[in-house]
Amino acid sequence: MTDDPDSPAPRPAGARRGRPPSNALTRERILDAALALLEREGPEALTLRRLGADLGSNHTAVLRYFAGKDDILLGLAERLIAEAVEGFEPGPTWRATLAGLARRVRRACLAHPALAVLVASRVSRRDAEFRGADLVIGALLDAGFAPREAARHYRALVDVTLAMSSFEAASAVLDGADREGDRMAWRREYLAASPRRFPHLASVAPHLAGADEDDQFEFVMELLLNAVETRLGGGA
Amino acid sequence: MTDDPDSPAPRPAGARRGRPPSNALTRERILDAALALLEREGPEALTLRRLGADLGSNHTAVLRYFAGKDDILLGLAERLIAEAVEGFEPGPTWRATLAGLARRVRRACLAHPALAVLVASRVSRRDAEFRGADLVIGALLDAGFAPREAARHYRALVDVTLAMSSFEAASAVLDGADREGDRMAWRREYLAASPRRFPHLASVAPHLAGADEDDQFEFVMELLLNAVETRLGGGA
DNA sequence: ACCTGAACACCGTTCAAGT
DNA sequence: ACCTGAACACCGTTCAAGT
Repeated sequence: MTDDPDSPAPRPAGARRGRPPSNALTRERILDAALALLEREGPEALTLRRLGADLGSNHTAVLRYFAGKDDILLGLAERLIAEAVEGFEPGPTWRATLAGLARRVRRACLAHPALAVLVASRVSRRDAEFRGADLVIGALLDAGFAPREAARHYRALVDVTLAMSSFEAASAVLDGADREGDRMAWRREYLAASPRRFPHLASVAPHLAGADEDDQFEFVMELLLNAVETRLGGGA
Repeated sequence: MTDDPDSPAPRPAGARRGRPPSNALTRERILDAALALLEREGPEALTLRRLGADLGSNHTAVLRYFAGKDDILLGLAERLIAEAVEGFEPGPTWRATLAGLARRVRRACLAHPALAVLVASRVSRRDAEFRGADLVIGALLDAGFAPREAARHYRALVDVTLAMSSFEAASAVLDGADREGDRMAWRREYLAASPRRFPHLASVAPHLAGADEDDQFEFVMELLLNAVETRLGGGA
């Protein structure tokens, strides 16, 4: 991809042979460095100054390629959704397609939690997102929904998937950085909640610690897709 | 509540009559000011310096009452969940209870989007949260679920409700501040997506702009609670 | 054409000093 | 006991100046 023959990238005049000057900035190189920085040190490490240092440039140089820090974030958002969608093929049933895509979105968010937490609510409205939308809506139309119902279900599924994935990413980032064992603290304190004041809570507390995040996500998707299937049969 | 007779709040010695020195800092007064600041100017306006100015104090004075900015956020998080839960009474059916509480959580988040966006993933693990958990779990046990299933369903409902509410809050904040008409831009660009490349998307695009956020939330909750009800009947 | 360096107007947190 | 003020180590963005 980078050596696409009709790539418009201007080849610096000084690079006659040997490796090109490694400090040549491009949008792609800047996004690579930003992603690496996020991965290494978490969401608040992404600053223009740190980024400039990693790139071997002045911290203001990247502003020639992006309108500002926010613009970098938008570029990263498109990468995240692209990672979730690219290469995905519809499954044998509409249900497999929907569940599969939801899992891919979640996996991409958990693979880059520091990124997901920064950009999950920033829809990119670009290519990768449209491809994902087209896949989901195609599966719903395939299942038999009329356009209006397909649109409603699409938004329900996408909202729940994205919201839950970014929510999980947020606590993954917290666990890693600020909070010591947030997840464990959560379990401990729920177990310690006063049984007199919160009797229902106390009676199921041991089970709250049980299921892990993967199971919970699968469970929510199962509930949702069951409901969708029921609506399909019941003359929705 | 504030004039609880056995309140441990130290009454400043100098306050003999007339109004007490209005600059006396307390945790409550600091949280009030922080909330007002968030409401007025959005999430990034909450800085210790701005807060100090609003309180008529040096910006470092609040650090005598909170361990740091993060500690203030945690205090605000507890207020948010308290607002959602306080005064809530279980409905006539378990389903009404669950839907009602979900709506209250969402409404609190949308009433304070700048706050919700900062703290939604920071569970407070304190009183108000336990009360909410107890209500939801109580409704599920009431419905007939065994403890283990009640715990699974509780987490599914709470995760979806919180995640969607904070997700919506995030875009409400964006709409208000950074992005011009983000919601409208979304509709416009989805309508403009290439029908050749994204045929399914194009065929339902007019309907995507239709349903508003309130309807979508109700729809998701309906799907979820339908699925829960089905599990109950089907020998889950 | 591309990058640098200084400057500007901000941050959160620490800590010695005031009253 | 409570607060201030200066200092420290950071931010993002602008803009004139260099090469």
